[in-house]
Amino acid sequence: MEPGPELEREIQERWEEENLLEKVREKNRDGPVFYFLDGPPYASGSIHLGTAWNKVIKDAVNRYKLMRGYRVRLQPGWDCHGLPIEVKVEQEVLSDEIECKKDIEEKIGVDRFVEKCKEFALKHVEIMTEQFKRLGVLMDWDNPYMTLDNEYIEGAWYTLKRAHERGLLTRDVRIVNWCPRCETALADHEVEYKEIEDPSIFVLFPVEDDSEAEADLPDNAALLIWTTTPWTLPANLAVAVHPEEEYVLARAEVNGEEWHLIVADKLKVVLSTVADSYEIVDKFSGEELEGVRYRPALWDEVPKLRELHEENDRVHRVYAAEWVTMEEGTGCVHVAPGHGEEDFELGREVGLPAHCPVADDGTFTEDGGKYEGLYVRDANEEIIEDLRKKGLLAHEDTVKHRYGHCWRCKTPIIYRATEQWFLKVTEVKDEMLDWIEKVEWIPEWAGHSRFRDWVENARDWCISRQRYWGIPLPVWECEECGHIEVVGSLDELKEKAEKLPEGEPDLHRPWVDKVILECPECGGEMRRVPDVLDVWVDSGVAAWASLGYPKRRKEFEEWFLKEGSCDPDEEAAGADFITEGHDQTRGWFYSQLGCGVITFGTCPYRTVLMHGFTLDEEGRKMSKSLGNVVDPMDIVDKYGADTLRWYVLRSNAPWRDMHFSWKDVRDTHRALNVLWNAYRFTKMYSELDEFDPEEHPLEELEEHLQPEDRWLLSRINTLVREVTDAMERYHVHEAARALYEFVTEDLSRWYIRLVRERVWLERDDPRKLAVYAVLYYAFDRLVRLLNPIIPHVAEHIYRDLLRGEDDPESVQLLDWPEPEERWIDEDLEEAMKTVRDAAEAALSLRQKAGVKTRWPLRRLFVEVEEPDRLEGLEDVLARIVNVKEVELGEEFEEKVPVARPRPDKIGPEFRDLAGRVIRHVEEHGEEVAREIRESGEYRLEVDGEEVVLTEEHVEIEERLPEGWESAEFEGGRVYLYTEMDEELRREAWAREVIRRIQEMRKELDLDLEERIEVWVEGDEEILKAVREHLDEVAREVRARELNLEEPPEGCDLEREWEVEDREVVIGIRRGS
RNA sequence: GGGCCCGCAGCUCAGCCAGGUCAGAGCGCGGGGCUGAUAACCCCGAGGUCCCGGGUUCAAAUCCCGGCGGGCCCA
Repeated sequence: MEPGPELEREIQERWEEENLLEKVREKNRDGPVFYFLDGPPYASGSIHLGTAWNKVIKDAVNRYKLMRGYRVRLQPGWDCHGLPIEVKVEQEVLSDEIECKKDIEEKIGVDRFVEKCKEFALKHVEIMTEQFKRLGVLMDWDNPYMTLDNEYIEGAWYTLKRAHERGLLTRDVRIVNWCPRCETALADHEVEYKEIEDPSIFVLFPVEDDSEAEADLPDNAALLIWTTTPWTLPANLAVAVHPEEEYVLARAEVNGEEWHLIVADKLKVVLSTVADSYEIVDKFSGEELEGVRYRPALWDEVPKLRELHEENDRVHRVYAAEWVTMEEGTGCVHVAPGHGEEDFELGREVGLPAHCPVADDGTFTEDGGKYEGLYVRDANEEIIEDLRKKGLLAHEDTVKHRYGHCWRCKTPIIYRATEQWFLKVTEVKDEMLDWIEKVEWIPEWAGHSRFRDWVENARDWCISRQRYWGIPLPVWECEECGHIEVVGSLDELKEKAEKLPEGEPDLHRPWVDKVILECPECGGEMRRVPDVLDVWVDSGVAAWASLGYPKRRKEFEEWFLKEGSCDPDEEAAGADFITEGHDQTRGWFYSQLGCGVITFGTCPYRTVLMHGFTLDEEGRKMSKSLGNVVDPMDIVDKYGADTLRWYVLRSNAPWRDMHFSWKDVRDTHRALNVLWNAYRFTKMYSELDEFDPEEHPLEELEEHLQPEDRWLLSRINTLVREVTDAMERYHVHEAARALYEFVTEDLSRWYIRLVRERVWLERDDPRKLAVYAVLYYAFDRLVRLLNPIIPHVAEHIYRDLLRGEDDPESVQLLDWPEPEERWIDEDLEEAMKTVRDAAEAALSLRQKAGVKTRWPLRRLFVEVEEPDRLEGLEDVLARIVNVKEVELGEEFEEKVPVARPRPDKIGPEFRDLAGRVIRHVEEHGEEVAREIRESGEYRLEVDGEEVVLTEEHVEIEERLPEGWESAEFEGGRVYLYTEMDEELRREAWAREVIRRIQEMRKELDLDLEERIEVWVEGDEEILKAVREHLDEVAREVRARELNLEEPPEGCDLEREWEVEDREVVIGIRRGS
């Protein structure tokens, strides 16, 4: 067994069988509430890497809170309604039968269509549930909240009713984003901007009459306008100019005709685009142009324009508007009140109709004249051609710009005046902004910068959709008097209904459409407004609808209002914790806040962790077209869910976009194996020795604890502190990283490396028992800390190694550990850090000197500032570096001072003798230095003359004595004596022989404790060494007999070895 | 045009908020070693104008200003 899919499946089956969820609930039944609210994934596909990351973060937090004793709400959620599913059903399920929206009502029937949508959603809930379970996510999968449940729908209805009561629900004609394929309005947050190419044309509107304007214009004057949507020209009703800007009148030849063009002074460069040459003949302010009447360019093609022109004197005039920009275009802006927000507002001010000759499906109506029946974007070409023929097309080009598209079907949207229902977000905006400050955002800028910016710019929220699969708008309207009733629940509906349709109530269409109410005002029949709600209302009400509110009051009190412990006027109520990707800034974070403020006057969440996107290694979006999509299930199948979990949690801070890397996944899996090996090491030896942690508690063995034992005890407790702190701040990545470091660096690469020799001691040696006790203690803490991150492996280790008879079945049922302060020894941790650095430096010296680690060396000196700090750790160094003796000190005193001549001083002073003096000093450097140090001078005789050298003639360096090497490390310097004497060499030979016998044992796959007989024959030196260390060799290789002679016939394995150019033959026979 | 995030080794990132140890880790690459928990591990080496330019300061990857580049969101 090893960490991976197989192990995980087995563990997951146990969780199911033993009903872990129920036990977890039972344990925390009386704990404080922690209302985790699952942002409902959309039930239309399978999970992708981002969804997996999202759920893993949630699961880590929940598992942590559970271990801390909280009563965590573990309800998963599913977003089941809306256009995305309708589109999928249209395109995948019923593609043969549906070509356009009309077919749904006329050919399929709304009931069947809705049924298919429901089936589709439920099927995907099932698929995705299995995938989440496979990730080890601990949630109440059998009792999710689904936006399609009646009770849930009632939650949304309740909100609409509250909005109505507060005057925040309104019906209005406005310009909305309209998807001509889905034939419905879209909210701003359902519009995606993508770059596309569109025509860019300059068009002449000939001036007809200037009598109402101050400006005096010649007969052939024309307004020059610019547009990228030629299809809106059949709806042109006005031209806007900026009142304070200056406009010029330019005589120019366009298409071979002379015109006097009107454009803004700042934008007159366009004249050189539309005309070969021009001459400015007059100037006006925008204000002076106001009132000019013109003929729209499509005068002949669109009779409706002529009709409007004649019956309404306000139509086709120039108006002043502050929003006219001098950034692009001509400064004369084509205004179509039926197709643009600003156009619409201007039209409303000056009395123009919101004329819109475009039908729901994006084709021109009868009012579109010769373009009737053409799809708007297809009409562009024909319109341009018509303009060209008439000589009114001044210039034609194309432009690349960002344009809105339907978030689901990717069709370019159009702006269109329609009657829709709105939530008046603008009226509660200030309240929403206040709440942003009271919520805890992780990272901070997620709320206070990014989200604030979005809310500040929010417009009223268009919530009506002209579709089928969604929460029906709970608005009934009297056919007689127009009275409006908003229904807040099924009970209220039953109460008010004249007659309910047959069958079990299903609040979806078409059942609900058949409910007719009696008008309380006039007694007339009231029918439901046929729209459904924007799906973002669905998820926006999750914090109470998922609790069954308003139907079920108790849950609401308990979770949402915290049984009175939360003052919803002062602090946010509702969910204690939510976490979603940054795309939800304008999505769920927003819709929840809006709905919460409208319904309860509170923000329905308290802490938000905003996470990033999963991108590929190059930082590009994962997309099918790029072929760089990574399926989380592939990772799970290959390396297991724990690998995926640990990887996503440690790879980067959650709020940053993740650049996915298979390499790092493999790396994480390796770390998991290291953990596994550490556990197996512990298990293997402690079981071999029948160690029972209950029999040998740490306390009893305290006096036998070695420095490394105390160090690990300190480290594990420090780790508890660090991980707890990180989890409390929801910085899950810090926890995951700290654990990773501990497992690989501290536990495996240092502690176990150090205690390996000790586990070969005699069975009852307390120093050995101490190792086991420490490892059990550490694992006991470690598995709890690991449980939120890698629950499967943590569980396995717990059950297999740690769990006693009376202990709970699962690590999830244990309490989160508290740091045991008495074990924490920061000085020791610091000291060990220095020791590790020193060891590293010493090992590197060995390598430079070409002395294998296996060969023992005599002495190591560690020079550090406060050697006392390291007292007691000499032995650790001795074992790791393999030296007989370790000394600590502030200074290595065996350094030898060596004098080196300074020719610049000696030369001038001793002249002819200088050469010989210098040579003498070079040759007798040590002696010279010693004398100068001791007596201040050094005397020598050259050519019979006495020469006196003092400090100034030489430079004194410290040189290492023969055989010593040194290296610096962080915090000090190590000195290693690298010469081997005969005794050491014989020991080294013995080690070499041991090592080879061990390799042969391994090859024979012998049992750890199995005894053998050994024969060694060959090089004299080696045999001598073995003879000298006979007992040790025999013990280490578990030899009953060790014979220094030719291996006899019938050995199980015989091999000739070459050890540093010396030959040796080794034979092994298994003992019985 | 506005808001936010990011920009450090071939790759993925840490350090930046609370300036001051040589600018760090892992992976990858080249070389060497260790090994009865090891499909592990250890050591060494190569590899960086910390995006650019100003400023503040005794001292800037870190703080401030201005650019450039990438991403997300909005207009």
